[in-house]
Amino acid sequence: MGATYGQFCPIAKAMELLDERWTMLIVRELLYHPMHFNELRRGMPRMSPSLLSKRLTQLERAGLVDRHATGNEVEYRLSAAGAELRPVLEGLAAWGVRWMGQAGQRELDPKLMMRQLALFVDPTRMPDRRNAIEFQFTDMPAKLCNWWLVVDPDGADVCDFNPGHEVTLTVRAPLVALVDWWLGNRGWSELTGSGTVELTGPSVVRRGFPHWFELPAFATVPRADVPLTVG
Amino acid sequence: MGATYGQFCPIAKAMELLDERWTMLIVRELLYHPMHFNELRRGMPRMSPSLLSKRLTQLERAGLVDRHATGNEVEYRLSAAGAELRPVLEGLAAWGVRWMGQAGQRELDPKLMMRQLALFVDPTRMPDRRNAIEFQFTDMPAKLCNWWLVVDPDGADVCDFNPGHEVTLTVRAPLVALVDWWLGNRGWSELTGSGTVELTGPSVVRRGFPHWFELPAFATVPRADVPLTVG
DNA sequence: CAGTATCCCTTATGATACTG
DNA sequence: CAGTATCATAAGGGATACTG
Repeated sequence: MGATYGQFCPIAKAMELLDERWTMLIVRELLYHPMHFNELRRGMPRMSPSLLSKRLTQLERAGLVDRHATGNEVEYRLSAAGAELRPVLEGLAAWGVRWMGQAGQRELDPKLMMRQLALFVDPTRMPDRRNAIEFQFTDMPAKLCNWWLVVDPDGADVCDFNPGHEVTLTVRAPLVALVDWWLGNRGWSELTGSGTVELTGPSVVRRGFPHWFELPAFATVPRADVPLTVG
Repeated sequence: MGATYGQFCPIAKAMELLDERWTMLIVRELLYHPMHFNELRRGMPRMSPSLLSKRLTQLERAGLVDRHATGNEVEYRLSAAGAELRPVLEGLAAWGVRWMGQAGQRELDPKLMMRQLALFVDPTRMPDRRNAIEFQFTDMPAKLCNWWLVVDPDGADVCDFNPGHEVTLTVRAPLVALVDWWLGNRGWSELTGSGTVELTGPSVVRRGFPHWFELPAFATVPRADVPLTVG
């Protein structure tokens, strides 16, 4: 735990636990589903492994996170206390999406975007048992342009190389547009209608794409008329 | 603003602003009502004035706080964006009171307790136009034992010396019991019934006391069966 | 009332490499 | 996969005194 505030106020007590850097993001990840160490790292690529390890120890000691070892694998889950932070995190997400404006250029990380798609894709809504979707991000440097999302009934994987499967659909767009769609800043039909997003594939598949994903709940939160300007 | 996370996730964006030490407590204070610099200091006695000044500047730049100068007085208010953090703070308070267990001995600050009483007392519910309530905290060192809450229609003041007004009611109790009542950990009738809290004054006044205050909303949140153990 | 000015010092954190 | 080990720097923050 971090430093104390010396106040009996429950907000102060809660923040003693939660206001350390990265802590809320770890909770966010584990609200998606239980995860292994390296899966958590993928969700927070800018966090060093030693710091992640330290935070997980702190959160386990505090009782927010349970560590389940099976063999030499370790799975991290939220405890009951941790899981009850969900409404707080949802409130924060709604506030953030409403007031924190457009995603800044600097936050655009294609790997994180692809990871969200993989986390929230629903295989049962897709046309085939095994689907490969190719993404071409037109606003990224060459090395970060091409990605593939491979989905089968057991889950989804992300590759930055052609996995060799037949491609069900190709999505060509600036990453910034895809992120804006994901966050709910812009609608899908607006993006395809204007040509910002180009889809290549059978028309049934093209029309189906935006419905394959469980969009985050905050996507429908109304935006502030005058969002905060990013520092 | 603190360091960035480099993620477009709205929780990450929100926490870049909000996860710095003391920030949420400042928002909490300003959710009570607009305040001057020194009034904020009273709500966060362990924060140095330079740090408070720095945080206020950050929050103003971020657009969460508005600074209103009149003459040489400065009032801090929440902006619309700041005010919309209320549900988040309420969620945090509910979570904190539910999971963070009893107030630790170290968090017991009589001055902060008296300040809460002054902030949330409702003069219209009290018997006289001017009321003085004396508090005797039996578990505090001599210097911190005796306090007076003086309430008139314009507001309430706290003294650590006898203000000279006629005393309407005397409350004699361990501070820890009063805090527990305030947080909703223990009921008032339980505390008076067991003799933990002793009231001296006319019976009408004694019975009225617990209703003079607007108890915090989180006081009614059910507690966890097994709260987290404080680090 | 509303802050500044210093000063010191711990600690937090990022980066990187390595292990079983 | 699941972490440790090491290191150096920067920043954060507490305490205190002082100003207009």
